[in-house]
Amino acid sequence: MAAAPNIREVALLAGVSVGTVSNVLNRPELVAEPTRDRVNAAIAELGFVRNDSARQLRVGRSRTLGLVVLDVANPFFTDVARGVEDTANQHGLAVILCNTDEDPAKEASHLDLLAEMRVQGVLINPIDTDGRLTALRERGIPVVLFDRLGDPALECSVAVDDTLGGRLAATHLIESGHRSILFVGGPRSLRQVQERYEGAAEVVAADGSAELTVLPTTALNVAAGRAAGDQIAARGRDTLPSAVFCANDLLALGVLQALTHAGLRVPGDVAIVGYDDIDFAAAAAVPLSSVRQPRQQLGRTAAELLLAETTEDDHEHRQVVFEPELVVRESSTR
Amino acid sequence: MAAAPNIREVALLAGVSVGTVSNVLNRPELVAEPTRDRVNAAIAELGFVRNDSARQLRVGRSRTLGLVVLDVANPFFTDVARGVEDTANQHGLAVILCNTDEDPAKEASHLDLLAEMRVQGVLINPIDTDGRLTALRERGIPVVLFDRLGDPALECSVAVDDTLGGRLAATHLIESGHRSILFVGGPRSLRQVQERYEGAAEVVAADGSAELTVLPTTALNVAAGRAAGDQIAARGRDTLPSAVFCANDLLALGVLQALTHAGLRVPGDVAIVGYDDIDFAAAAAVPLSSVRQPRQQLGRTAAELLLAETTEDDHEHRQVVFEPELVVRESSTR
DNA sequence: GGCGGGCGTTGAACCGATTCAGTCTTCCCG
DNA sequence: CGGGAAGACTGAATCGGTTCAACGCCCGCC
Repeated sequence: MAAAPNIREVALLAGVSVGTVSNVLNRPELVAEPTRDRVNAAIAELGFVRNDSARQLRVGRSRTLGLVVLDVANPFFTDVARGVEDTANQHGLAVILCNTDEDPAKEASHLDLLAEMRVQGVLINPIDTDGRLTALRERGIPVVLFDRLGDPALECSVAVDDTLGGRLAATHLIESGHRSILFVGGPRSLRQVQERYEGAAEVVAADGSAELTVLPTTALNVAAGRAAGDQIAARGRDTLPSAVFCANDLLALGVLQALTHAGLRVPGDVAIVGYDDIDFAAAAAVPLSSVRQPRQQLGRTAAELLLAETTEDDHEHRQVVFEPELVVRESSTR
Repeated sequence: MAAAPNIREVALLAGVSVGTVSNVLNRPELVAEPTRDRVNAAIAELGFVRNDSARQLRVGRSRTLGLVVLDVANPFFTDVARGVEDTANQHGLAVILCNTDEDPAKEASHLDLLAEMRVQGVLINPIDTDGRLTALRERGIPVVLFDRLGDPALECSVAVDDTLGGRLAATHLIESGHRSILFVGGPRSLRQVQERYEGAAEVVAADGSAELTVLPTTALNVAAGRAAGDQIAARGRDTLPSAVFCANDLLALGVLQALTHAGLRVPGDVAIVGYDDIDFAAAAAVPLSSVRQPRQQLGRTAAELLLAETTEDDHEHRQVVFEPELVVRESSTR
């Protein structure tokens, strides 16, 4: 394997100067056609591939963008990542993916690496909002928050209205005749969980005739949902809630599974509404009603805001808030 | 936001030469302690961040690694990606994620970009095996295939023994007393699908008393599974297979849903075995039996092979084949 | 006293693409 | 026929770390 040829060797072979080769690569319209053909032939013959670090060094910025998420294994982030990638690719940018596992130390070290790489910007669902992010901004690297609103003086952000989502779910259940609703979710310290609960609580309070109770969980995964479902099933028929609203679909799937196991019918005995509308919600044995978040859209928009910030000279930070949408399926219809 | 300070300004402030600053950054043990402290203080004061492209240009290789998958939205690839990322991070490398959507043109353009970035190597589940990959190798960029074996003369590869997986599933079903087994999966052009089928067919043929039929699908997702399930349910009780073996869990979830819908009991009327053991398999309303692939392990191993190839001077390409494992759950036990 | 060796530091060359001021042609028009 | 402008191309300076040969210095040893 021969050493990678550089632009000088291409110039030599084509009988032109390096400047011309560079022009062929970057502004081909400036170069006369016969010359351009000769250069392209030389490039093909040598198998020349532009060295991006040299280009970057000269130009000052890279062609990558950092995406920092809590966990790619969560389908929610996966879909966001798809949106980001699609938009980035359209603009010739590559995406560097980082998982933080909700660990501030991992978050910090990833951000340091991204700063060294001079990424065009960072899209992040932050844990430790202020530590490194301020530093990044000071270094001139734009930051866009997603799934959480930031300070509009400092950065752009994209989120979904979780309070509205909670209201949608509760309204649907009340209109379907449910009077005792159980909210399953936690930890409450997560903004999303808290706001979804508050939205539901608001609607229930306004109605007057219904009541909302809470069953806290320690995590937002299927196992925690199963545990919650077991607790619900253990209550005995007369103290069952008539409907359960879960803080996300993973919980809802767990609850569904535990209730079915215990011989309870969904939605006959207990209705269930989840949140996120991940693909598996529709694929559950009893298809789950769920509050849909425009996940890919979230990712695309975040990426677009970032690109806007890098190109506009008089950029004003924006906050985009999407509205969730209720998708009613079998788990909440009688 | 001030322009990013460079190593020269740090040197000036600390009263040393640029060479010394570089040594503090890369081989601190060569620098006397008081000098080192002065330099570190200057770095902190200026908020200096090393410019990785300059470093890369000089050193010749980057600190990133490319991961090219068919679709991040598939939980299988997500878990592989986690494994890759964990290993890469341990070695101070960042991961650039690319989706190909099974489109050779997207694959090619991603590989071109990765080549320009001079990534340390590429991990790929290739569609178009030979086109660009040969070119990459010629440019000296190591390639590791995963979920598919390559030519051991050319590259390392990591895969799971899909024939064995098929044998495990069929053996389990036959031993549970099933005599008419239906294989659901497609397109047959996918190596994985074909081998899983062949493994099952082998066992069935050896047994003699059982029979294996095939219901082809055009894709490996939940919707295709539902369609297949509807077809099966339409057959009428006496011609039902007693067990269904699906080429992956997404199909199995779809089949499960359609059968349940049609009033058939799983596993009472029809048993189901899936493949992959994605997290949602255990969480289905009837927990799915499935053939588990060591997904994170696959990713970690692929990354390790790549690192080995970049560090060892007398590297020999290896092929690692993992053994899948059958996880029996409710969907196939009476 | 002289010599060798180790330690700490220096500073210029280097990596490879981009950019831009400048040169050389050619052609048009008065 | 001369002036001027447009078009095509050149080549050196530049980006910012890294590396390494070379240097100064001090210490210990014969």
